[in-house]
Order: sequence, then C-alpha cells, then structure tokens
Amino acid sequence: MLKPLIILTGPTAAGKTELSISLAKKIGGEIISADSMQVYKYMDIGSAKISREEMEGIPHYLIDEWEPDEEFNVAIFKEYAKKYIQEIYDKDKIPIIVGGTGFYIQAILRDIDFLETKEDRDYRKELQTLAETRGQDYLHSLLKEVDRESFYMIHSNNVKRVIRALEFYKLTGKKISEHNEEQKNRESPYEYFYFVLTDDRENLYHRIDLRVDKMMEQGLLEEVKQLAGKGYHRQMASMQGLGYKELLSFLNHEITLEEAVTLMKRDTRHFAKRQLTWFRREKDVIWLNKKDFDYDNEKILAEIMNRIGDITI
RNA sequence: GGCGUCUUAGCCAAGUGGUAAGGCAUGGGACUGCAACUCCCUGAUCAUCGGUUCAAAUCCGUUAGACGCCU
Repeated sequence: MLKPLIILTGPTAAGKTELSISLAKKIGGEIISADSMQVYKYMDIGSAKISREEMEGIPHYLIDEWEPDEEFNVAIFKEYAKKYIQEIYDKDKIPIIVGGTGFYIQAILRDIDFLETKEDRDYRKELQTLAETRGQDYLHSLLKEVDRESFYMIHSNNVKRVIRALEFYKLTGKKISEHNEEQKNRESPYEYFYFVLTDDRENLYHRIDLRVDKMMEQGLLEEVKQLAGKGYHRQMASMQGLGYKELLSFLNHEITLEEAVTLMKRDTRHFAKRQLTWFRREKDVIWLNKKDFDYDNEKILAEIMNRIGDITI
C-alpha cells in the first residue's frame, strides 16, 4: 500500500505558498519545501520565503536550515526530504511538497538513486582547467571514449554537464547515460498527486515584474548588502539565486541599479519559462491554471480535494 | 516654405553593387549531486513606388514619415 504524497509546484510567482497553507490546513498536512534557495538562512526577501506568521502554525521543513556557504544539492535534498516525509507519516499527517525546483521534486518522487558517489572537487577543477586551456570541444571529445551516448546527448558548450559525466565515470566506472536510463523507469514509491499551479503567460510575467519591484521596496538591496558583508560571494550556489546575483553585480559596480532590476525581471521570466518546460515534460501532472478557476483559491482547493479523493496513510 | 540627414525583424544594430552579421526580447526544447544553475534551437528580403544594371538594402529619381538647421 503506497502512502500519499502531495506535490504543489508551478512557476515562480504563481501563488504556491498561499495555496499551500490552506491545503495543509484542510487535509492535515505538513510542508516540505522543494526550493533550492529558501533552504538558506538570511535569504528571505529575494527567495520570497514564507514568514513565520504566514505559516500559520503549519510545520515547514527545509526552509531556513542551511547556511548560505554550506553545500546543498539534489542528493542532500532527497536524503532529508525522505527523512522528513517519514517523520510526517509517523505523526499521521500528510506530507506536501511545495516549491518550484522541478529537479528536486523528481528526485523525491521517483526516488532517484544518486549512488554513494561523493563529488571529486579536484578532478572537477582539473577538467575545468582543461576546458579553458584546450577548449570545450577537447573536453567534450574525452567523453566519446568513455560514454558515447552522453557524448551525443550533451552539447559541447554545456561544460558543466560534460564535467559531471566525466566525473561520474571516474567515480563509478559506469556511464552516466546508462545510470540515467535506469533511473528513468523507476516507479514512484508513493501514491502521488502532482499539482502544477500556473497562469497565462502574460499574467505570470506581469506578476513577476510586480514582485521584483516589491522585493526592492521591501529592502532586498539591504539584504544582499548584509550577505555580502558576511563574506558570501558569487562562487556560492546560494548567491547565484535570482535577485542575489544581479544585486551583487550592482554592488561590485558592474551595472547600475536600474540595470540590475531589469535583469532580475528578465531572468525571473526566463526561469519561469524553464520551469514550465520542465513540468510539461513530467508525466501525470495535474495542471491548475488559475484562470480556469477565476483566480479563486477556494475553487482551486475544491479541485485539488476532488482529485485527491479519500486518502489514508 | 527652403536646405540637409535618416528610415534594415518586436527593440538595438552591421552591411554602401554580387544575392541580409550579431545582440536583446519572444517562442520551443534539454536537464538524474552546483538546477533560481548550465546548455541547445527559433525570425526579415532591407519605408513606398519607379528606374539604371547580368546583378541593388546598397546607385538615381518619386512619395511618405522622423529628426536637424534656415527664413
């Protein structure tokens, strides 16, 4: 008997947070965040993190748990999310995964096996240097000998992925393409409901613009200044978050504040678009276009309840 | 009213006789340990009409619009 797992995701600024609270209250759920930025402490405004008050007493996990200079990634996410899901089941509550990082959702949903391979920092660095000195095509060609499928699948410009494929081979002696193929067909260990909250593109983009302006009014620049003051820099994954990277560029006198804001809006729109591409590809997703529900959360909630039906733990 | 300059895709823009660079935006896609990352694909016949020429976005003239200067 599979246990229920509810996923509430969607592009940024769709309104997931607000809906998640009413849903959690309604079904007796607790929330696990699947958001690669909200895990970090001190990054509140820019990551649109839910506040204590907004949580209305609903327990939240994987929010505000990491330091911005600590490493966090899918494998770590999966490990913790799995642990928290079990804890929630033990309390006879229903876990709700809320957040926009599709990769993370996939990892937990399909229980992807990331193997016990740690990353090999030195080897990565070595490959990076190789790409710079001998060129991306050369690095890419190395892949041809060890993993032909990946060689054809990964574009030579995508250095990051080429490096990972090479690293994976060195660490495991296996082809990452084969590993991916195996993982692709995994059955989910949950009885899941994959909701994607969205809106017409035009409205979504408009909401993004407004939200960026609001973040600036709320003091995002000050937040970034403080993070910079603590020594956090652009090499860290956390500081590559939307809003943070642009304002760091401004603080480094590379662009004007106005340009930074324009870029934030643009990059966020691009991000939302990428998220939609991701969800479109996922199987069994239940799309919830707000427009179809007259932008009424009650109606959306009713539809969710209808889809979920009777669930037991 | 006169003189001059300009007019290339949604925006910016190269090309000045040989068959339309590039950037941005937009749209689509990939993604299995950095994923709010990284990467791929995506468009015009050159304001208008006519002429010169084997060949014109490129030369000549017409009309329209924009800008500047002059009376």
